[in-house]
Amino acid sequence: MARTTRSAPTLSDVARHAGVSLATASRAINGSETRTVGEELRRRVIDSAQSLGYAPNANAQAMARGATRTIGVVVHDLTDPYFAEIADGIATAATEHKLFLTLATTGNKIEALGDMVTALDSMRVRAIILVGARWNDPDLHRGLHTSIEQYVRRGGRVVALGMDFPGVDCVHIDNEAGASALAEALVGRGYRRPLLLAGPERHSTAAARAAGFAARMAELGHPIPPTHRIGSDFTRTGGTIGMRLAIEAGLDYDVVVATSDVMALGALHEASRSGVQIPTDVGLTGFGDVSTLIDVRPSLSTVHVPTRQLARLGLDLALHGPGDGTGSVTVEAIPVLRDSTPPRMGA
Amino acid sequence: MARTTRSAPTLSDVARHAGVSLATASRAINGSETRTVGEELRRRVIDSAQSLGYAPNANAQAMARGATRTIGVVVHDLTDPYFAEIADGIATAATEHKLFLTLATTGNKIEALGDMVTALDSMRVRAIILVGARWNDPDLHRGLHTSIEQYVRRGGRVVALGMDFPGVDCVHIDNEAGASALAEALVGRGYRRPLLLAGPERHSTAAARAAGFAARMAELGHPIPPTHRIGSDFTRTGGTIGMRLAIEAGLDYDVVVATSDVMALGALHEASRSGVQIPTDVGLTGFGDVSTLIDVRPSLSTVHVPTRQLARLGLDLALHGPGDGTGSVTVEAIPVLRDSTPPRMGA
DNA sequence: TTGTACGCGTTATCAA
DNA sequence: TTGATAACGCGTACAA
Repeated sequence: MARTTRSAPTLSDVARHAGVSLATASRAINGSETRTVGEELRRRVIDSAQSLGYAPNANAQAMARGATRTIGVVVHDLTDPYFAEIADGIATAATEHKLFLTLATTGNKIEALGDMVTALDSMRVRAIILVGARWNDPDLHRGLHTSIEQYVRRGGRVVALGMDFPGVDCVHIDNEAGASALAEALVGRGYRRPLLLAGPERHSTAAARAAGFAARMAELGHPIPPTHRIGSDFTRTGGTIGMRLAIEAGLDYDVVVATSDVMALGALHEASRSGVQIPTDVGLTGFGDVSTLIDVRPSLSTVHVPTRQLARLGLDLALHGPGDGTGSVTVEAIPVLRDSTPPRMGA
Repeated sequence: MARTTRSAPTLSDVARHAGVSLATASRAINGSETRTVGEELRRRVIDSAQSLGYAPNANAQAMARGATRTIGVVVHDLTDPYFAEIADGIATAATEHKLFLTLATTGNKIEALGDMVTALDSMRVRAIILVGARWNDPDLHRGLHTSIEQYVRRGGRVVALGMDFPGVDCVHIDNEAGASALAEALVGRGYRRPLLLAGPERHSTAAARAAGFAARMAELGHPIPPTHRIGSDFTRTGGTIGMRLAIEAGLDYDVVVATSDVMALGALHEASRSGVQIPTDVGLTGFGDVSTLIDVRPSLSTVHVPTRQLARLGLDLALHGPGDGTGSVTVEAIPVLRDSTPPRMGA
């Protein structure tokens, strides 16, 4: 029964099988704005397609129509729950729009970002969504800018999530305000001497969070001395290392403020390894509020970033935004205090 | 300077600009197996491409070549760290092969799986990797089978990761053996009366793990009574609910054995909420050993599943496997006991 | 409502 | 080594 054809049946095959013209078959199967097909023929065509096991060739359609139904997404690392949540959000939103996702991960090679954009450009994806942070390093993103520029010039749309990028629509996370609010909240609970695990200086997100926090602390009369501001990787290991440095240096602090949740986890790990009790001895906060960490004990105080909303806004912008950078929006980041930062007595 | 062309320059444009034929331009840029291009012209063409901002149209290439450089991946939910790890593994492996990934998530609608396969089929992806579990429900996968069959008939390759699927190459996880070994290890630490959070009966993975565990426990002289085997969703919430049921029923047990890590987390949450101390009162185990959970306290005893290897094998199989189901391989799942199951005294 | 014929951007076959 | 030219599978003006 089952034909063991090695190559796919085409629309012509279907048309022939149904005894209609190619055009009619096309209209019957994929519909048409202007034309309509008689019920009789329509059925015949659909039946033929069914029995031949016809599946339209999306590449051919893309050529003929001049547009694909896929959007490109570039994330750093799906292993990081923060990115995973966003990617998942975009994927779900895309499915609702009957769009598909081609996804690329940069991993360690941020400098490959430009090449990924170019590749997605080649695929003529409807839009490209860049997720992550920007490195304030001119060299690192040199290729990226020209890649984006070329893509945009042909009418491509680029959206950046959680990173500011001149000339493209961004969904900005208000990291400064969130960190600032966190500072207030912590002071409100009696914390005075934070240890800031600031992450890499050139990492735009980490920098914004660190800056927002430090600024507000200073305003509140508790400036953070340089000694209490440690730069390390924006990863769990970075948190571990930062914490270790602080402990080895014998610093004095009442709360560890990490610029990301996973960094906070690393710090938590190192603290418990070194006999520093959290939250008894010192408090701990993260940033991001990734849902996977809901089971960490003590429950982690952090700043909530609405990844779901971020993803949805991003896709909307990618589809309907102006595409020239004027469509940028900002989502709020709101502190949420949990058990890792219990109220402190005294001053 | 920058032309504000609205549509992309084509290879013809490049050829004209370089003063060569279309064929030569093609060979110069994308190379050719059989032909080679003179250095002089080659340079001219490449320069022209550069200055015009030419990016090859992958869709057109796919048509002409009859093959794409992308592979399709279908996962259930990127929010689940287990899937995220696998997806990330596939993505990195794909990048090494200069392949791209188009990714689809089924979310709640497992019945949509067939449609996703068909869609990926339309895109003429090189191969499709299905990640997840199979539901032993004939209706649920009805469409899926025919979708796969059609795709395979045209020469498409399908690989299943962590799920057995007749007729396609699988990377099988030896859940039974892993669960069996876990049973032994637990008994070795003095546990005798497990509470099995078995997950859904029809969920192939959950079922295999539950079966493997129960069988070995019985062999070791500690059969699990039906009362101590609770079926609930294969999610964190499922773990929470299962645990609650057990507590409400006032069951007696010395270790909670969940069929997945996230279920174990749910159970942990409910236990602490209800005043059941883990691991003091009872032990707890999961399954999967997802790396994100490294910071859960007490550290979770579980069964390690090598997701990285799973992903790599999967892609290899997708690219070079026989594609008829005879290429299936199995990866081991090995118990790793941590603090959530300390040795128990006495019987 | 249906059919004819051209174009989408590329690769590959065949001559030159 | 280079250049015409025919596919590849489909959408869609245009004509009937």
